[in-house]
Amino acid sequence: MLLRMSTLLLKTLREEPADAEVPSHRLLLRAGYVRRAAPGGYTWLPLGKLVLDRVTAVVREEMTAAGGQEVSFPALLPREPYDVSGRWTEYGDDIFTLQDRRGADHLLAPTHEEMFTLLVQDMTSSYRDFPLVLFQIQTKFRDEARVRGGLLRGREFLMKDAYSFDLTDAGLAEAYQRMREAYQRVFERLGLEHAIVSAVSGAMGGSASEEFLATSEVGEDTFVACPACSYAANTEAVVTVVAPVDRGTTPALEVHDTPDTPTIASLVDHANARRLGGRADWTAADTLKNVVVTVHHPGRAPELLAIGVPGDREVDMKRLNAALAPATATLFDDFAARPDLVKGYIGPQGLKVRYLADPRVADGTAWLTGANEPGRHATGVVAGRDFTPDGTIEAAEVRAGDPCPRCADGTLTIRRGIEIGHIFQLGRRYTDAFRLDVLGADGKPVRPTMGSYGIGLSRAVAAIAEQHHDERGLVWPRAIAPADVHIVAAGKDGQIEAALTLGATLARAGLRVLVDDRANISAGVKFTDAELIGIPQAVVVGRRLSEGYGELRDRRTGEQRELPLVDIAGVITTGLG
RNA sequence: CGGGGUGUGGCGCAGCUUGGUAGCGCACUCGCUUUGGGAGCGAGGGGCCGUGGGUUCAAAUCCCGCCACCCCGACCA
Repeated sequence: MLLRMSTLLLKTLREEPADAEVPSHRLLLRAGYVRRAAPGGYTWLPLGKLVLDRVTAVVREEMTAAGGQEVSFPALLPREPYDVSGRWTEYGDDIFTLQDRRGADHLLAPTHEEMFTLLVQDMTSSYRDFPLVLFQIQTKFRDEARVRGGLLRGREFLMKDAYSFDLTDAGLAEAYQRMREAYQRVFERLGLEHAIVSAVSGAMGGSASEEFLATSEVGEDTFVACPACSYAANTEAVVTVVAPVDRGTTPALEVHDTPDTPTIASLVDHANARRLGGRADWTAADTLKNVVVTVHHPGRAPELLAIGVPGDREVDMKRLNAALAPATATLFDDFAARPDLVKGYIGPQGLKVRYLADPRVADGTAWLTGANEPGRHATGVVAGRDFTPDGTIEAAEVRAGDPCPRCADGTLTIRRGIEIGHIFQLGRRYTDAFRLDVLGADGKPVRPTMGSYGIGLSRAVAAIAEQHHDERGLVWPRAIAPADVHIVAAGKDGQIEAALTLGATLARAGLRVLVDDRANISAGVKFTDAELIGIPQAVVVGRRLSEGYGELRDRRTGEQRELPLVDIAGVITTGLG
């Protein structure tokens, strides 16, 4: 492959695009890989398309190697299958829907579980047809509430989705594991540093669920990792480690006047100033904060719920919602309607609503908390003695420094990542919905169980750009760079011709070559463009051309050395740099 | 959906407060010079100032609605 910049549809931008905030978005625009074409939609320019195709090729290879067979479904689908699965209404505003000329409802598929299930139902009838892994690489559509970061979150994006069909749970576990390993190889080859975090499977059901997060400070997902062991998890999935309770000294419950202490901070100050309960070392962690939320159960009346967490922690709405799924919660604020709930002074003792407590509120622990009367709090409120929660809930925020749930001595760090892959064991949700049965070896029907495995390909390109750039521009890993080598003709007589000749030689040797053969462009411009575009290696054909020498530059290290042009093909193909 | 910000040639911006018929840098075209780190000089082309309405003799500028984009949050995954 030989690309000539003199004819390539490429325009690098000298200035930062004003609308682009995250590095990948800025650089992909500036270096001429993509252009914004629609809200949440991007055009892939020639260089960008090459990169996207490289990423796609890696994924396709690994999926095929893992036993997957590639198919391709329409993106424009009728409503019926999504009615059967219930997702037409479940997805709600997040899917693009439209009607054809007869008024029949259609959608632009946000993902294709239904169609894969129907295909398998259509084409299989015997246990002999299993196990089966199918995948496709296709544009998905989602009417995102908020697009973000260019390619990071769009309304139209390229995704690889794969589905495994097995007859047994053991088979599903095996398929899942094989796919997990394939994903690790994919992201390894793409040069993406990532964490595999356990996720909550949420309303979709299913047991195992893991997300592959490319570490990046612009990522939308927060996860925790333990430096001491391999533990990594979504904050939603973190299980609180509870210190053993010392049951020796249980204080008596005392009610105190605590005027004007509606917040934890004001309460702690007051408690220390008045030596409540005979101590002056109160901290926020000694208080029990009780937050009232309205829980919205699908198809049922809303329910009031109080959540108890240590006062030094906020309720994390994401963790709360994950714990309540499929129900969702919103903060309750209509205290006028419930005089029994005294805002700022709520305590779990004698509460009239369902009460779920943080695991730290274990039996035998004593708390400073509200007395359910305006301006009054109570000390020595002991769990299991003065109140008994209706259960525990993982809703308190997770903080850096919290103990690791897996290993004894680690403390958690909080990091951010871009979700580039998600694998989970779907189970029989869709095979049940479509009553997909095949004949088993014993002549009885068997219902297959499914796994679902996705990779955001366009998002992966952005993630790679996030992880591989410097202040001068992109620095692509060789495996997915748009070319192997960028030949820069510095500009003087004969240099362009020499650069093209060298390019032809390298292309014949199997290298993918980009030649900057633009005339009347100063060398400085070509050098900065080359650095912006970020091809791993550059060859400068310039002032030592008459001696037969060129200059080999490594984009990543900045290293450069002069060597005879005739040797360059050998040096590059042997993979230096 | 809530909060904040921004919409002026391809890109980055000024002009708006105090209404008077649109400007700068880059990019683009032509000519000459230049040619190893974003070249110089000269001559050009390109904009219903996001959009709809209103006020006014006159609107990029003032008023109202809408739309889009960016950031934060909610949502999604």
